[in-house]
This record gives sequence, C-alpha cells and structure tokens, in this order.
Amino acid sequence: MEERLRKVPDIVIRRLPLYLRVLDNLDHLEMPIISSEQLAQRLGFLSGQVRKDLSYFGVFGKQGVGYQTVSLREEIRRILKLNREIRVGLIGAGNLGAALVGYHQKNQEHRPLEIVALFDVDSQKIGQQIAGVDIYAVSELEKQVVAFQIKMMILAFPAVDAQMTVDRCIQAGVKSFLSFVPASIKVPPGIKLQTADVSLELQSLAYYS
Amino acid sequence: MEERLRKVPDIVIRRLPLYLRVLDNLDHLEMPIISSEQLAQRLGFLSGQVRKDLSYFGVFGKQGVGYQTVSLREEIRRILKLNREIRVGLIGAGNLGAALVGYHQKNQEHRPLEIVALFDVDSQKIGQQIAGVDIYAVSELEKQVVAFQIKMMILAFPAVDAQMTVDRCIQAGVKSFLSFVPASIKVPPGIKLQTADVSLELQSLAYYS
DNA sequence: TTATGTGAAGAGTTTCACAGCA
DNA sequence: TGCTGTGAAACTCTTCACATAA
Repeated sequence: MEERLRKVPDIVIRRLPLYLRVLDNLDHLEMPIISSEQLAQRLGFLSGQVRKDLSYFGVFGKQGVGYQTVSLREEIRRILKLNREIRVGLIGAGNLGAALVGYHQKNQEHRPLEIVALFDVDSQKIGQQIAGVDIYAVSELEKQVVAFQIKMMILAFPAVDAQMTVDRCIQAGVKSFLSFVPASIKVPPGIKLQTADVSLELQSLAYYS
Repeated sequence: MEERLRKVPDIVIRRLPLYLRVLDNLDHLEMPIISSEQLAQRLGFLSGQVRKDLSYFGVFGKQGVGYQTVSLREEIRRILKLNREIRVGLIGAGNLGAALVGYHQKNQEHRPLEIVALFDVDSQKIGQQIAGVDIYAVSELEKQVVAFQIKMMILAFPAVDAQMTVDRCIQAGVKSFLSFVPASIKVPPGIKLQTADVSLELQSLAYYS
C-alpha cells in the first residue's frame, strides 16, 4: 500500500494532528503501546475510524497488540512533513497577528513550524519586531518569501486586497494559507487554503444557541 | 416545507454566514435581485449547492427571476437567529483573548453577537476592562453566565481544566462554544462545540507544503 | 425564456464486521 | 485470544438535470 497512491481525503489529514496531540501527551514509559480503541476514546472517535485513517498511509500496528506510541508518533510526523523545518510567514502585524505569533511560540515550541517573518503596510511597524520576529513591508512580500523560503502564510489583515495579496504569495512560492481574513479567497489546484474566520464561526454557532 | 422538519446538516449551517457576507457586501440599490449562479460565483460554489442549501429552510426565490437581496438577507439572519441579540462570553483574557475581542468589535459591529463578559484566573486582570468589557474571575463563571444570560462562550485559555470549565458553562446554560484551546473537549448532544485550534490547522497544512 | 426547487444519481465518508496474524 | 487492517454496507453530502413557475 503505497503512500498517496490513493488520494488521501483532506478530512483524514485534518485528523492526524489530533492523533499526534494524544501521542505527545502520553507518558511513553508508562504507555509504550496504545490500541486504536484507547486512542479513539481520548478523542471521542470510533476505533474503526482511527484504523481506517492510518490505513491510508501503511501498516503501523501489530495485530493482537496495538501501536507503539513512539514510532506511531514519528510516522504521523513524517506523513504530515513535520519532520523538517517549515518556514511560515504572517501578513498583518495587528493585535490578532501579534497574538497569533505569541500563541504559536507558546504552543509550538517543539514543532518545526517556525514563523520567520511578519508583513504589514503600516510604516510605523515596519522594521520593528514582535516576539523576536522582524516586520517587513508588504511591498517586499515576494522578495522575503523567496529569501526565507516561506511555504506557508498566515493571513491576519483586513479584507482589502486579500485576493491580490494571496496571488502574489502563490507566485513567490507559498503553498498553503491559514486565513483569518473576512473575505472569500480563491486559490488554484495544488494550493491549500484553510479559513478560520472568527466572525463566520460565531455566526454559524448562533444557530445552535 | 417546514423549517427543521428535516434535520439540517451542520455543513449547510456553516455556509449560511458566507451567503450572508455576500449579501451584506452588495449594493442593494444597484443589485436588488441576485441569482443562485451569481451568489455561487462570488464564493466559488456551484449554483445547485446554493439552491439546495436554501431549500432546507423554505422557498425564497422566484422562478425565472432569482432572489431579492434584501429579503434573502433577512431570511438568513432569521434562520441563524441573528435577528436578536446573543450574548457571548470569553474565557482567557490573554493576548489571544484580547485580540479576539478587538477583532470581533471591528468586524461585527452591525451584528447582534455581543461579547458581554471576559473571564480570567489572574487576579491582576480581574476587575480590569478590555475594549470596554469587564473581566471577571473564573470562579464567578456560573454567576455571570446566568446574570448576563450568556449562550455562547469563546475559549481562549491554556489547556488546563478545559473539560471542567466547559462542563461548568453548560451547567449554567451555555449552548455553544468556539474553542481555541489545544485540548480535546467533549460535549453532550444538544451542545455545539466548534474548534479553532490554530496549532492543529497549521500542522495539517504542513502536509500540503 | 429564465432561473428556481427538487428528486435522483454520483461521490465521499463513516461504520461495520470479520479474516488474519501475533 | 486480542486487536489490526480492510472490504462491504450504510450513511451523508454534492452534483446533476429537469419539471415548473414567473
């Protein structure tokens, strides 16, 4: 069963970090082996879902036994390409952008996703730093994306010019986006955009109030 | 076709705010009527999806014509229960919490979702305000949830005690949650939890880098 | 003629249940 | 015996295509 011979559904990819979090939080000496049932229970899933998800990428468990926690963690890291540094940029050094940088540095310190550059249009902010990360002018986007080899971009600016800014990033080599921008953005095939628009989330939650 | 006689899929509910955003951004004098095709194009959807989604709630369009922009907007607001004030709380008055309050007040000023109370455990912060909203002690959670009639809670604190905190909110009457907490949280049927864990989103995006 | 509303078909995802291996 | 890996079944969601109404 070759990895990615069958196209893996996005929804499976989005569950892998959840498995990773469970495995990270385990005491590997006390619990060197975990079953799909135990893993599932900690996430509120069914065990079959866990086994099915993992089966897209190969055979990781031992029948009658379970999964080795340490090696399963390494396999999932490898699948997600978290076994090498990935350089991340962030456009919009406002309150939200600054909070995201801080949040990321707190929660991600042992992960290879590093925010290496911030971008803003405000000339007051350009040249400053937030949490040790330099702020560059948005006019330098292409130059710095290439220089830093940025492959992932967080979008935390107001909706103005969102599509054009994203297009420029893609031209310069960015492959994936996490967008907090309150506007619809289109990306070509092969580029991944995940939206995290807080206003939209809250509005849909209102239905369940 | 009675509203919610058939159970509406969550995924349909999550698209309604997108339709709402398009309708809000239109000039209603220049464009008093919109077709499902025009609406879809602005979001990168297919027109059939738009019509199917709306059909869960009733008949809003005119055959051969389209939808009246103003009345469709009002209908969607009503469906999402955005036609009356909804009081929202936020636990965790740190950088992310403060940024979310600011972001919300900027992007939501014409929406009836109002953040009415913040909660934190830091005694330095209790009694202070952020963007005009009072910070209360987490120990007062139940009391203030009832007093303010809070039905929706944003979770922006570190993972410690997340499940217990959510359970307390539910006991006090909270119906839906938007969680930025990096931990798995379980909620009973009838309660809605939407996760927005930035670390998880970035980790899954790494796969596409 | 145009564009909606909707069954039906198609695609995608989850759950089941069991063969097979340790 | 116990738990994985996996086809098949069940279920859900999207897309299609057309009857219908303005």
